[in-house]
Amino acid sequence: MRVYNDLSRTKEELVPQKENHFTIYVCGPTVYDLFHLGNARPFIIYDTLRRYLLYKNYKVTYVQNFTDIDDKMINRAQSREISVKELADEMIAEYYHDADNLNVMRADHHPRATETIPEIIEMISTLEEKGYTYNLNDGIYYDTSKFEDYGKLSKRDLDDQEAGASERVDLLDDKRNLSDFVLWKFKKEGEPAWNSPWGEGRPGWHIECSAMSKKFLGETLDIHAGGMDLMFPHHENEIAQSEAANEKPFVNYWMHNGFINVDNVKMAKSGGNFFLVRELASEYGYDVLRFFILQAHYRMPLNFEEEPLMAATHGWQRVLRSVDHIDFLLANETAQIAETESEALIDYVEKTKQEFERAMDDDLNTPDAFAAIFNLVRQVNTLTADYSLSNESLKKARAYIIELCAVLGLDAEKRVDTEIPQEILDKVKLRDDAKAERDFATADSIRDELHALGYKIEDTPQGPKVSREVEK
RNA sequence: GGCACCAUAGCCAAGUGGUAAGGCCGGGGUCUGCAAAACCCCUAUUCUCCAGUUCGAAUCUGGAUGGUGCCUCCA
Repeated sequence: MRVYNDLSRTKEELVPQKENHFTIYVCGPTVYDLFHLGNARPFIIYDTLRRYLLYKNYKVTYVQNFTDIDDKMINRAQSREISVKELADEMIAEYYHDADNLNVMRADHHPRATETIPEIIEMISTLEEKGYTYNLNDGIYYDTSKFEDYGKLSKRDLDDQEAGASERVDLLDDKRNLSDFVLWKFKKEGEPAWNSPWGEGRPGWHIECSAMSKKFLGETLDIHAGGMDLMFPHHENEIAQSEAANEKPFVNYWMHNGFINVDNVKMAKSGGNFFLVRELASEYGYDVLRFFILQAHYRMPLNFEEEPLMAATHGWQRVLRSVDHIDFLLANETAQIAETESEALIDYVEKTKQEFERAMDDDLNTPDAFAAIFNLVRQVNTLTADYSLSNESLKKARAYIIELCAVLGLDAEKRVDTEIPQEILDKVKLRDDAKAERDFATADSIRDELHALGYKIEDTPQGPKVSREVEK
């Protein structure tokens, strides 16, 4: 598998340090509010990467943190008149609600910043001993000029930045360099604080990821991922901290996903142009949101719009219907199996698998992976329209559609309701009898009646097929 | 000012040297008592524009135009 590594700005062969075992760290949410669709993109993308590596029989140790202490947390907690801890507990539960429904697997570890304070302090101490820090009135700072490779990820040159930003030198405050950042913030009145060698305070944003990733995954990670906006300064600073402290490469592969835009502008809480996953899910459903996100390549910008979401809704239904159709065929015996076509389908399944893997191997090309699945779906539909296929071939096609969708985190087996109530079946029978007597007026009125109850009847060569109307 | 990124049909979106995947919408048809679903056909001689390299470019090079992101919290 090849993956675009932002460190080299090229696609590279993805090779783990340990045989068959990947360590992945993904920057998680700051838990002060429900997350929006833009936040959801990395959760879904890297969950898909994880699922694909598992599919390829790798072991994966996956860590995604919760940032549960920062200015936004403190401000929100104060305005809601609850503690920061209470806010975090509540929002973490809400995170799981949405993430679980998006079928994002839980990480092996979901560390919280506030539960990693000793490790954070230890790392800052190490940096202090090695001379990378200095003190200001409000906290302990990292001196980025001491770290030779600073800017290697985001390809920024410190001097150019400062020269160009001359109009904004006020941002420098008392810092030695514009890019210096705080490791430990001294306590202000009314803020949560922890004891440390430098007095009461709380960790800066960047240090928590360095400490948490080291705690659970060691000093060198295989993959570290997050949104594009984290590349600078967040990830650059993590590199500076971790490599200065550990004297080892921090990350082998850096992956960053593009944004979800609204009217071509980045969706962001601060921009006010955001759509919460919770709200969108009630309209479109979680599966459709996941499908929508994976239908674009993860590094490309993805515009959030009504029409493409409807396209995603209908596209996903197409897959579900095909599986449903196979189930219907399997449940109804047919004579005269078409052997040639059955074998053709089995061959096509193999071909699909290869195309799917080729797409995924190429930097997680999920749009192409969907194309492979859709081609198989059409093949199933085409062949079954004209021929009776063997159960073996149908089962194989079914199994692969479901397996490949599952790699993408989509459950193609999900049914609103597989059990059709007897009273509904009775009405279907009545309609069928009416049809047999060519009493179409009665038949149609029963069909309307069932429709009103949320059931749909489709006449097929194998008899009437009843199902629940597809819901959102 | 610096550093990145993007530009493909009505919409969304793959494709990074060999003659434009896939999904949605729309039109026509097959099937059906009628539907529904499904299938078939049609829907970009062309990839923002202009030069160049090449037997050959959406794909490489140079330039232009338009748009975005990061440099401050940010997925």
